[in-house]
Amino acid sequence: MSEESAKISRATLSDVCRHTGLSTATVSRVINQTGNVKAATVKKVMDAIAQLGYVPNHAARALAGQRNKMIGVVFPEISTGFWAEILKGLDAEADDHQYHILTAFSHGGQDERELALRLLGEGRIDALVVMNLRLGKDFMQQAGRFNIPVILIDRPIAGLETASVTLDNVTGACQAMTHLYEHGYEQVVILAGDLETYDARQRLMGCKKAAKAAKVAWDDRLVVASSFTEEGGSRAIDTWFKQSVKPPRAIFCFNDNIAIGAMNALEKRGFAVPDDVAVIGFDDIDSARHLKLTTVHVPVLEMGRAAANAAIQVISNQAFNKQQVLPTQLVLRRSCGCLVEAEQKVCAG
Amino acid sequence: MSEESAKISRATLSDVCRHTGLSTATVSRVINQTGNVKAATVKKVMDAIAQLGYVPNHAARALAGQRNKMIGVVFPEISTGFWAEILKGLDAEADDHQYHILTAFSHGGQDERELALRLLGEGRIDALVVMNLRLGKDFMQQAGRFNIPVILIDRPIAGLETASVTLDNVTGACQAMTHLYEHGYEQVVILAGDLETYDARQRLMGCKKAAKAAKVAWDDRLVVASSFTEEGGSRAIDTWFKQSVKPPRAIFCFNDNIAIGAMNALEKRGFAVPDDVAVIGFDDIDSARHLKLTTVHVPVLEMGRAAANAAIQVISNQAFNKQQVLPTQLVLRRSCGCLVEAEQKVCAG
DNA sequence: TTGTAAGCGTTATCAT
DNA sequence: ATGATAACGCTTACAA
Repeated sequence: MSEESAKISRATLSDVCRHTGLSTATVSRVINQTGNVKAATVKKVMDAIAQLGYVPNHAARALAGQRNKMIGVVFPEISTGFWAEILKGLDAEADDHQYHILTAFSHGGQDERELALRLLGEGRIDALVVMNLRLGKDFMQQAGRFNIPVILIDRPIAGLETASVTLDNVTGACQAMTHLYEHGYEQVVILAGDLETYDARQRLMGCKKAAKAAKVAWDDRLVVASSFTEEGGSRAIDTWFKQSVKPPRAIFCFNDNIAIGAMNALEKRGFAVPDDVAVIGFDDIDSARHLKLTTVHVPVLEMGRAAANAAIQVISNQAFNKQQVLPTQLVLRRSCGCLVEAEQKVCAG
Repeated sequence: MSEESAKISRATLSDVCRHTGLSTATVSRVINQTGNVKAATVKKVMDAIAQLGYVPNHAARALAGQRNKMIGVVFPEISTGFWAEILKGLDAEADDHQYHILTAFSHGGQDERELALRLLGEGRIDALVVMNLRLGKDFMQQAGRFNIPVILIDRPIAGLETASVTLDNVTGACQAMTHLYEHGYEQVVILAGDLETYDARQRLMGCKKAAKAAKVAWDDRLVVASSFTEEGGSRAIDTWFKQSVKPPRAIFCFNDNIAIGAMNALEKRGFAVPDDVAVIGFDDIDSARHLKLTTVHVPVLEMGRAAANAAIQVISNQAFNKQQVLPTQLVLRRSCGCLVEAEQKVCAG
């Protein structure tokens, strides 16, 4: 209950001053390496700091200096492994620059717009990274009010010149389709996930591009929408078999979860991957490797790093690539029929 | 380069005062709901706040009020999916109490002791959650200096009465082994991961307990150490085959990665799971489900929630369960030979 | 090269 | 029920 807390109060700047006989200004200069301090003085201060175990108080710094050394990150509730890796990248990059990451997930039923806006208002972050799925132009405008840079991961917002880190969805999809065409499969069924999403639309463009290049006639009936889940994948396959007894010869799924669901459904019906059906996914989640699924690799960690880096650059007024597009890579495994063994090969994009 | 930033400075407390003609004290009272304010005044203030779009400045609050509404989390560099889920739990619980999570991963080559200590010193967190793998008693003592509660995830520290959220490793391992014994396999090989770790040692205790209960003679030679990785698992299998042409009839791995590596190695040698070898893992990562691996489920999200909850309780001086131990569950899938199909069953622990 | 002192935006203790 | 005002620990002109 009531613990006698022996308040060993932390050392403060003035403690260091007292200890060294110097002024706050000088000590502050040493700490922030603002130059114009005698080497001997620096040493004296450093020694005192070490001796007292002094660590600058963050709140005071933020209040006085208007900088938090903190980047906020708002994520929607999405597949675990994916954002975990992004976050890792964000944190790694932030850490390299002595920044911290403040997470804010929109857990079920919460509005991520409100979440983001509150975070911006509290003034505890210097920049905001948003994994933007539902947020639009109006949000960006509201956010602009706070004068805090916002970096978008995943897709830019049409008609707005916002900083963003995105994926080359078009080329990624094109690589996958081209690969299947090169296998000789002319009829490729596309399990396209949610066609309302930016990703799906971009990837579809990539597919069409590939078809054109391969001189394959485009057939809209081969595009099957679903949710971006395993269940979506298996349902899509079920739907297919309502109008055909034979499975498609090749399938390209707009994410790995769909692919996994589809493969399960196919196997349940006695069809083998890749012998009866070739399958390619998108994302390259952990399970893709385990299931030997050929897929389009997404450099998730790098997206995180790039986003944090962009944030830090804006904060410090440095020039940077405002609209960054990261490349994908086709990773060849067993499911497309290329490799019989577990080995994998990377097709540079 | 130089953007003309039209500094729309945020509204402050004094702006609200000016707008209402009230003092900072009164406005503060309204904001913090400290009572003793006329209803009419409250309304006046609320209106002004809404009108000005006022959001309390965090740094100032922290500085003046000594509370950050923030929980720091230090993680070592470990398998992605695992901590992602923990973090999700942490954030969910924190969010429920209007707290935020500040992440700090020890990226390669960084000392998490130092990381944690710095975080504690900066005074920007009200509590620290540590996924503690290498940290010991001395760390806890140093941390104690800062007078900030520390919650340990994953293992308690011997000889110290620290708040911790841990797993019932003993029962978990016991469940798995018992299940294999019930299958009739008397010789169960144990791929035990890194025996220096707390987890491995606890799980080994569980195994011995199961053996005793099943009246199976314990044989230390069946315990094979390795790293907690896929490679560790496949190497362990390779080692086995140096002294035997036949595979073990049953294997219990101390995590899923080891199990996956082991299964791969077995299949490469032409042995089938579960027909030739029964395999059980530990953790229940995503891939375990996909690979139909029977495994001991770890309630990762709940661990995160419990940790954040413990943190918040300590902060607010509420009584709580200091040493929390979460239960595991054996999840039956195909790899142990129980279920031929993809179905899974949960064995309550 | 170093020191002085005025904030930064709150909270909280006194008065009133 | 409300108002002054002193912290909180630091940064940063401006002086010296």
